[in-house]
This record gives sequence, C-alpha cells and structure tokens, in this order.
Amino acid sequence: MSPIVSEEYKRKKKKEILAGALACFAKKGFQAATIDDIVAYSGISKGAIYNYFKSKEEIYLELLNEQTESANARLAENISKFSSAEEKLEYLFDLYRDMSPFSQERKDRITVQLEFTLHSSRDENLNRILNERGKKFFLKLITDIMEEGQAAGEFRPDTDPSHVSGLFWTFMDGAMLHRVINEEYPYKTIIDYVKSLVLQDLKQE
Amino acid sequence: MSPIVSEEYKRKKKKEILAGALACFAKKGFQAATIDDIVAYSGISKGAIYNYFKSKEEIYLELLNEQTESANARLAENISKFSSAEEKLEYLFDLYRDMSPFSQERKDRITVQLEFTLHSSRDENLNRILNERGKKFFLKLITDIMEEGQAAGEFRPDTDPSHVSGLFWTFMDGAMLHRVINEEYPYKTIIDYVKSLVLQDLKQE
Amino acid sequence: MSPIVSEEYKRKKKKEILAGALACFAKKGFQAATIDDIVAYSGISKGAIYNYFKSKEEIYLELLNEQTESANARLAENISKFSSAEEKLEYLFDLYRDMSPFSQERKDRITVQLEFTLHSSRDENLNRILNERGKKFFLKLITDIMEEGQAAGEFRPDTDPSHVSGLFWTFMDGAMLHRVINEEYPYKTIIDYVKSLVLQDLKQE
Amino acid sequence: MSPIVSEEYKRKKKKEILAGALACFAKKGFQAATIDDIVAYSGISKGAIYNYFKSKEEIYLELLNEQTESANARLAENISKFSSAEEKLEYLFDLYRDMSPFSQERKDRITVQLEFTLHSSRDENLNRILNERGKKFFLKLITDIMEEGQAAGEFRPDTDPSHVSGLFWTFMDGAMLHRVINEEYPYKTIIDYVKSLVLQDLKQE
DNA sequence: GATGAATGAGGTTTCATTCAT
DNA sequence: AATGAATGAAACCTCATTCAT
Repeated sequence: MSPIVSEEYKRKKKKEILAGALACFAKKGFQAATIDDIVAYSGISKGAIYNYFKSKEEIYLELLNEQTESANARLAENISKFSSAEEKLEYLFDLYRDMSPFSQERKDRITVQLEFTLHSSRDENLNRILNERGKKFFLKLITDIMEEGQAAGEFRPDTDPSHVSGLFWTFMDGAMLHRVINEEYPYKTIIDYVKSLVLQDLKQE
Repeated sequence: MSPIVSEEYKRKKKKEILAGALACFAKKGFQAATIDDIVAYSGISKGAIYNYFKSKEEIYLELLNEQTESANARLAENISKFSSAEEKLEYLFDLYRDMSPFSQERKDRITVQLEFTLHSSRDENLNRILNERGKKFFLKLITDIMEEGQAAGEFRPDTDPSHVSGLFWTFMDGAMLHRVINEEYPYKTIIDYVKSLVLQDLKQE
Repeated sequence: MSPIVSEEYKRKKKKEILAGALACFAKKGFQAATIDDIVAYSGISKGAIYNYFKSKEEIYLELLNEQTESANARLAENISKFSSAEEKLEYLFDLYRDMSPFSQERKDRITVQLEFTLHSSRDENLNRILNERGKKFFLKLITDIMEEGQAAGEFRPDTDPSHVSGLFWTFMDGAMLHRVINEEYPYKTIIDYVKSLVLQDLKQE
Repeated sequence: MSPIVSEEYKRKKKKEILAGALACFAKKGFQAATIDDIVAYSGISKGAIYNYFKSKEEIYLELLNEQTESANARLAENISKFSSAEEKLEYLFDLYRDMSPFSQERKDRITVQLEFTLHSSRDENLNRILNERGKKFFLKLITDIMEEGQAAGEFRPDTDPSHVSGLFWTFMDGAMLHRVINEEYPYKTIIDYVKSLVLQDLKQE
C-alpha cells in the first residue's frame, strides 16, 4: 500500500524538513518554534514530518549532529593540506575570519548551535557527550598543531598547547556570539587582532 | 489598618521570587521553566508571584536588569580606584578571573544572561537596546582606559582602542560560556594567558 | 478591640460600596466586573467590602433588591394620589417617559437590572421569585387601575386588564432596553405614541 | 492524501460547535459558560474547538452573526411576497406571534441575543455597528412599509413612520424578553393586542 | 507515504475569598 | 473595622503527537 520511494527521495525530504526547522529554531528558539511553524515554513505536512522524525527534539538533535559532523569533516580535511604548524594555525584563524559576511543560514546555525550549547549545560548526559567531543575533536585539533609546532621549533616550547587551544575556541565562540547579536561587531578585524597576538607570542623565541 | 506591609518586606519578597526564578530559568531555560516550577522552588504561591510581577516575562526582564545594573555599578565604582590605565585593565582581567570558582548562583546568572543575549538577537527592539547599552557601557569602559593609557604613554599608540575593548568582551563572554558548560575548563589560566598577551602587546613600544 | 461604629456609619458605607458596585456592574457586567474594580472605583478596601457583604453575588442581589423596593415604594405612593383610573395610567406613562434624559446612574441601574432579569431566566428559583414579584406588584399595579377604570365606566369593559398591564410592562422594558443601547432612540416620543394608542382604545365606548 | 475533510464536514462540525456553544451560553451566559462546558455539551475536544474558532469570543460573535443574518434573510424574503402594506405589517406581527410556542433553541438564541445586545452597550464600537445595522435593516424594514402604505392611502398620512417602526421593535424585544423569563407570559395574546391597536390607528382616516 | 483534524495535558494568568496584622 | 497580601481553583488557550483516511 505504501508507495516505496527511493532512499534519495527520503534524504531530500529530510533535508527539506531540517532546513525549515533550522530557520524556525533560529528565528524563535527551539522551545518557541512550533511544529506548525515548520510546517508553514517548509510546506511539508505535519504527518510527513512525523514520518521522518519521531519528535521535535529529534529534529533538533539531528540538526546539531549534522552541523558538527560536516564542520569536523571540513576542518580535518583541510588542515592536513598544510605542512607547517604555523600555516595550520593561520588557516584556522582565517577560516573562521572568512566566514564573514555571514549568510542567513550560517547565522541561523550559529544561533541554534550556541543555544544548544547553553542548553546542554542543563543536561548532565548531553553535557558529558559534548565536552567529550569537544576535547576529542576541537581541543585536540589545536593541541596537535601546537605540539607539532613546538616539536619542529616553530613555536616557543614553554606555552601549554591546551591553553592556546582553549583560547582559540573560547575566542571563536565569543566572536560568533557577538557577531550574531550585533551587526556592527568588527568580527574580522578582531579575529585578525587575536591571531596576530597569538602568533606573535608563539613565534617569540 | 495594617497589612500595608513595609516596603522592605515587599522588596524582600520580590527578591525571593527573583531568586527562585533565577534558579528555575537557569535550570531549564526561560521557556521551559514554568510558573509552577517557581512556585515549587520558592514556596511562594502563584497568586503572590503575580502580585509582584505581571507576567513571567517581566520576571525575566527584571532579573536581567538587576544583574546588568549590579555589574555596571560594581565595575564603574571599582575601576575609578586605580590611577594608571594598566592597573585598570589588569583589574578588569583579574576581576573576571577571580569570579572563579563560580557559585551556583553566579553560574545561574551567567547561563540566564547568555541565553537572554542570544534570545535578544530575535527581537529587533531588544537587540537595539542591548547593543546600545553594550556600546555605551561595556565598550566604552575599555576604550576610555585605552585612550587614557595611550595619552599617558603607557600603551602603544597604534592600537585601536575599540579593538582591545571588543577583544576583551568577546573573550570574556566566550570564557564564561565555556566555564558554564565545562567544569574542567581552565578558566583562570586562560584569562591570565589572554591578559598577558594583551598587556604585553600594549606595552610594547 | 473593634471600634464600634454607628449603624448610620455602616449604612453609609454599604451605600458607598453599592454605588461603586453598580457603576462597575453596569460598565462591565456582573461577571466581568471584579472586586478589585469595585475597590478601585469606591476607594474602599477589599477587606472592608467583605465585612459588609459576604460575596460578590450578595452585593449584586442587594443592589437589585434596593432598586426594586425603591421603585415599588415610589410608584405605590404616588399612584394613590390620583383619583381617576385614567389619571393613574397617564401618570405611569408619564413617569417612565420623564425618566429621560437618563442620568448615568439610571442607565447603569437599568443595564444591571435588565442583565439580571435575563440572568434570572437561568435560575429556576430566582426566576420564580421574580415572576411572583412581577405578578404581585407590577402586573397587579395596572390590573387594579384597569379594574377601577372599568368599574367606573372610564374604560371599555371588554379589554382584559391583564393584557393592558402586560403590554405596558413589555413595552417599558423594551423602551428602556432600546434607550440604553441607543442614544438616539426617541424614547419620549415613542412612549407618548403608545400612551395615546392605549388610552384612545380604552376610552372608546 | 486524505484527511482533507470535505468542506461539508467542516461546516457540519462548526455547526455542532456553535449549537453546543449556543446551549451553553444560553444556560449560563457568555462569561459564565466555559470552554469545558462546550466540550462537555458537544462532545468535541477543546483542541478541535480551537481548530475552528480562535477564541471563545469568536464563537459568540459567529453565533450572533449567524442569527442576525438568517433572521434578516427570512424577513426580507418573505415580506416581499405581500402586495399591500397592511398585509406586510400584519405578516410581521404574525411572524413574531407565531414563533410561540418557543423551542428550547429559539429561547436560547433569544436569551443570548438579548444578552449580547445589552453587552454591546459597553463597547463603543460594537454599539455603533449594532445601531447602524438596526437602523439600516430593522428600522428601515418598517418605515418602508409605512411609507408604502401612506403613499397608497392605506395608512393615515400623519403618523411618523419611524415611530411605528420604533414601537414595533421596542415591543417585540420587550415581548421576547418577557417570554423568555416567564413561561406564563401571554405572548401571543399581547402581540395580537398591540397589532390591533396599531393597525386600527393606522387605518383611521 | 501524506494529510491535517483531533486530542488533551499542561501552560499562563485571573480573581473571589481569606486572614494576619 | 480596615487593610491588602496571599491563596489556589479554575479559566482560556497552545501545541506535540496520534491516527483515520
């Protein structure tokens, strides 16, 4: 009885739903956005949405998974292209700097991501998962570069790699937050400023 | 001719409600926290809460006002005690650094504050107010110090004061966010690291 | 401990409360008017109101009692002054006609009275009481006059007194309703028209 | 691809809700009747009711619209069938007279209608709309007949048509009010009595 | 697979009444 | 007697989810 549709079709449909949900969650926040908002935005019926996701929360989680994974993949892939630690670090700063000007979709993702990050502080389990992932991926991404740079003599040896990594991600999250809430925030300039401070320091003998 | 309870009493009651609300909003988020949560937490009846505040939203706004104002007051007051720009800047870094270890209440406030900041990006009007206030108070606090330091020859003259200010607040928001979501985040160490980077740079001739 | 106040004082206070309640009930309706409205309007505290009346409903009922009784008293007293049935009937028509222009208070009373009358249709018991009273007082007031007039040969004998009476009160209620909802309703003119129709008919031999 | 239920189905559902609401409003009054009353009475869930109407007030207004429109349609349609003004006027009197004995539903409608009419006196805007409609439709209905009758020489020319019209509607509202609150009110007899008074007078040369 | 009407738990807010002072 | 803060039942309305078609 059920028309059997291709996996391709299903994937497309899911993407449509996720895109609608992202826009709605960004616009109103997860709690305030309703399934009807998503229906209105995506043009997909309520029943159909529940065919693809079993709850509003699941949509949210999938949305966040999706973005972390794609971000991770992109980063890991590109970083390996550079040979020196300095270039790698520079690349990371520039990568984030060049996100600006932000597309609406990127702003939406960031808003939703930050909101979710905050929300995670309320859920022991979620929090542990996120921190674990943060350590394993984000923190390590830069400590690896730092260690590489220090081993190669590019960077001063007396700086704790995890401090640089912590500083980087702390700063990027702060910058994205400010960018999202303030159109006039000098996102690029400030990232460049921090980049110069950090690199200057690291290269000091 | 009596239950005209003292203003003192009313103030105290309001504080109790706000304290309960803060805990609940921090624990669940503004949307997810219910009036019944606040009732359960504070032991104050639903009706009484509505005698003091006319809506859940009003409680939220009052909570945020309160914290901004107290923060503003504290900062402005203390900064003026120092005579050199360097000392002032150092004081600011140290002030934020020494917030750690965070009391539960401070974490709650920060969580709620960050959530609200994010939320504000969804409300044109609120957003404008917050950015205005940010510029007038937070940004200016540091650009003033910078200009003072540059005029006095303490700081190198070629750094844009607003970049330092932007960097500072970007960083502090990021650090508080990370601290709130990650118990193990080396908050103090990283703040000291950034402080050293910034001051080192500024004092370079 | 309780200051013992005079009966006079109490009566005055009750009147004040009733006056405030009348205005509020007229303005919003019994259900929609709140005790706080009455507090605001009368300037008397909530506690005090509950010292004099044991519920909002009791205030309402007292208000209606008050007006029926005063109306009854006025009518009965004045009617007896006239000697002929025709004069009495004319007096009644004129009495109602000359209520216009209506003071705000009168309009309020009428609104509340009509609302109550309607409301009474929902309460078996109340309904019976009101109909009883209506028969005993209002209906009888005019059937008595009619019978007097027919006995005296003033009025044609073949008209059922109760029909004239029914017509009169039906009409007056309708006219007051229209007057209350429509500023431009030609209240006096229409009453005079009906009066002329009725008297003309009754005096026909 | 289905539960796009037919328009027919929706209309029926709406009617069911309105019927339930009418009964509840009549029984308790608009304010006192609760959505849960309507749920209990109609057997339709709260959510479903809010799918069809966006507020309790909207249900009320629709109910009143419905009845005015159907009344208007019925009247306008039938009146035109008669050729003489006298017949038309007689038809109107008879139409209202023959509503009795009142079905429960008719009594409900009248109660709700009268309550609403009274209520309208509290809302400037509503009041204007209702009076406008009253003038345009109800008043005009009879002044037209009067003018027709006077032009044709059926009715005496010295009677102001608007007085007859005013008298008619004043009387009918009064009669319906009395009928609704008093089972024993001789509705038919009194209407016939008024009809005879009015027609007698109009036909006098 | 798609649709959207139906459900009802649960949220916010109001307000008559009580009662300590 | 007077006051008004406190109470909590009960009102209106929303919305995630289900399910008949």
